[in-house]
Amino acid sequence: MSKHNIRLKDIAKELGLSVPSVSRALNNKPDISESTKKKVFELAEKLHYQRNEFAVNFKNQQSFIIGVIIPQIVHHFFSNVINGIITEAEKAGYGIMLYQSNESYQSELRGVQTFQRSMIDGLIISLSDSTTNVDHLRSLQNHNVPVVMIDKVSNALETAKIICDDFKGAFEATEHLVQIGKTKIAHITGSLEPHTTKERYRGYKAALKQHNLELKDQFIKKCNLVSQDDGFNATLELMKQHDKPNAIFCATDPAAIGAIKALKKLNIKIPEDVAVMGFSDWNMSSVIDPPLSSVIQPDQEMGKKAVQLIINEIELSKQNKPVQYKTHVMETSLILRESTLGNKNE
Amino acid sequence: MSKHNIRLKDIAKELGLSVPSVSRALNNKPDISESTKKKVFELAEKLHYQRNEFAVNFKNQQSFIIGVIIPQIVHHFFSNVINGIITEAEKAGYGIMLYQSNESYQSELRGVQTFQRSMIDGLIISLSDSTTNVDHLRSLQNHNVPVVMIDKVSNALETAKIICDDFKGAFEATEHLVQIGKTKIAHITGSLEPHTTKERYRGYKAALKQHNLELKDQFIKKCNLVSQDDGFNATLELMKQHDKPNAIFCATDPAAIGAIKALKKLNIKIPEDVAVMGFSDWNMSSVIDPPLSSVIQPDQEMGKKAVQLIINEIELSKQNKPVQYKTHVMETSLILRESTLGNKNE
DNA sequence: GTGAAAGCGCTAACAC
DNA sequence: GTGTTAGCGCTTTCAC
Repeated sequence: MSKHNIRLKDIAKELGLSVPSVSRALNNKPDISESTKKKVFELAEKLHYQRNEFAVNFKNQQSFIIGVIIPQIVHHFFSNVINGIITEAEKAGYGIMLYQSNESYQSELRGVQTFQRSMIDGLIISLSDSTTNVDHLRSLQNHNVPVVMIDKVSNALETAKIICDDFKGAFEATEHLVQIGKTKIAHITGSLEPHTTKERYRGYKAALKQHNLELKDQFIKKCNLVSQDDGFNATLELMKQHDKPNAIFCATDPAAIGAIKALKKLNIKIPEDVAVMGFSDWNMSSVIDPPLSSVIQPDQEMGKKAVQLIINEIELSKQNKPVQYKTHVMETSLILRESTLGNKNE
Repeated sequence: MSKHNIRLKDIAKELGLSVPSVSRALNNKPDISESTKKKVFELAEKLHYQRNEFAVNFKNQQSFIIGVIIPQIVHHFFSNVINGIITEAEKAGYGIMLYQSNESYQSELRGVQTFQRSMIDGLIISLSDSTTNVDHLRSLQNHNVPVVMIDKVSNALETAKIICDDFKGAFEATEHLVQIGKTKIAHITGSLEPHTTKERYRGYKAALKQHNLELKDQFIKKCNLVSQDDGFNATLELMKQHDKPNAIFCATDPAAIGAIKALKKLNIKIPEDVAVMGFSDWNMSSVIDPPLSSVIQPDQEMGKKAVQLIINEIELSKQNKPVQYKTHVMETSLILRESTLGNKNE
């Protein structure tokens, strides 16, 4: 109910001290006597003194806030990235401001502007699919706000980048399909705009080549969002063809789930007739019947790494030291379930 | 690369004006001539002037940041709530700081402290299951930071509250099971600690009573987390009994998915032998086979409403006007799928 | 319409 | 060890 928050001045007046002395005491500075320190602490406690962080932030020109822009929160991969970011940031005493671009460049731009207003110390961003211009990020950098890109990155800007090895993940996924005896492997992919989808496509092609399998145009289905509906429709088309695949590697889990639904509708056995492989391991993937094999991305670890990098840059920037930008590639791993292995209990 | 951000002083010096005049011009104050206003705007533009928000926030003692604490981001309901919060906050020019408690009171406490450091203008919180003491929130209120509670609320604190009508949702869900001809309806519930679970249990009981169905102890399964595993095990136990239910209403969707998996393992037909109903409509619920009937909560709307309420309180608080705390109850609705309706195509 | 002066709360630099 | 002075960048009040 204390309408008026108490200030150092109030404590100083009550104890007959000067304001700086009270400040020194509360900040545990060396040049202050133990006795006054004790007095100050006790009174501060009693009055429920709370530092006015507006003043401190203003003085230091630092907010201890990291901005985070991602395309969609309601997305298994990104919620986990955010999870990792928050966990790691808290350890270092930083807070997280969150914004979602909804895959819109305009929205991403507004996010950056909102953040500038809040004077974030650094930005972690996963670009929207529609972002081609990165001037908004360059502007942040010019104002000494470090930027770290994660997952969906751009080469148009020099920053630290964190990606996972989409190429290798896709390669291994495709190779797994070969190893279970599949030779006619289709791929459902996206618009190839984001770097990630393109890399998965590259990995798929490389694995086919490695195992001397022909790359057939009619086995490649490009769709827009790589959503469940896209996967469903693409699979129906694939199975309508004369030359049918006996395995489908999908660039996303939702598409793979659509594929499974389509195959079930057509009464095609999974994985005996057609095996299905996804990418990203959404939590719904273990729920579908049959459970979906997929490629696990180190989502939380990517978030944590991003925080470590950005805090490092913030520190260096404060000291006017130069920063070296690296691209960090994180390893994926396969999670194998019944959509490729079959049910061993039956 | 302008190491040194430019200030009003710089513009003033260059134009031979005083600092306050430049300030007036940039803020479109009335008592400034059009000609100087124009000159100032042009130079500001040219120099890429950006207001130092640290100074402004300090002066106004306002951050335009709303803190949000929720138990878990990686949770369909909460990601959607956050989605609504961010969307609505952006409209009003507010940013969102996010923290997750992981259902831990200690963690929730740290979140509040982190937020105090960042001088949030208001807090939207969904309490952790383990929170019984609300002094940390009361402390915020005492420092003039409005608090709005959402979904998981406490009566120990006077604030605006947003909940959805869990009682009615559960009532209607249970009634739907009656309407499809089920008379022996089991309920899988939680520790009854959070208000929400308790209300769902109440709704279940009320619907049974309304339809003159007996409430049997052996049809009530209490579990800890109401997770998929919990639902799976509880269902196995239910179906092991002599007196078996022919419908199961689960307090959460994950539990319902566990229930479906258990029933399928036992080769029990859904919904002919046992119908299954969930609560919350997770995105995986439409993916499972058979697709799960559930209760839809207006998650995004709840988030938006929370932002409207908190901003209103922030405004009133600035003007030292009193706030009236209300509890807003939002309506749920049923989404009916094959786990209760059966497959009409077969 | 414009400038001079003051102050938001805190801390660093300088005296003594 | 402690007090005095000054300043972070901006806006508001009061002169003229």
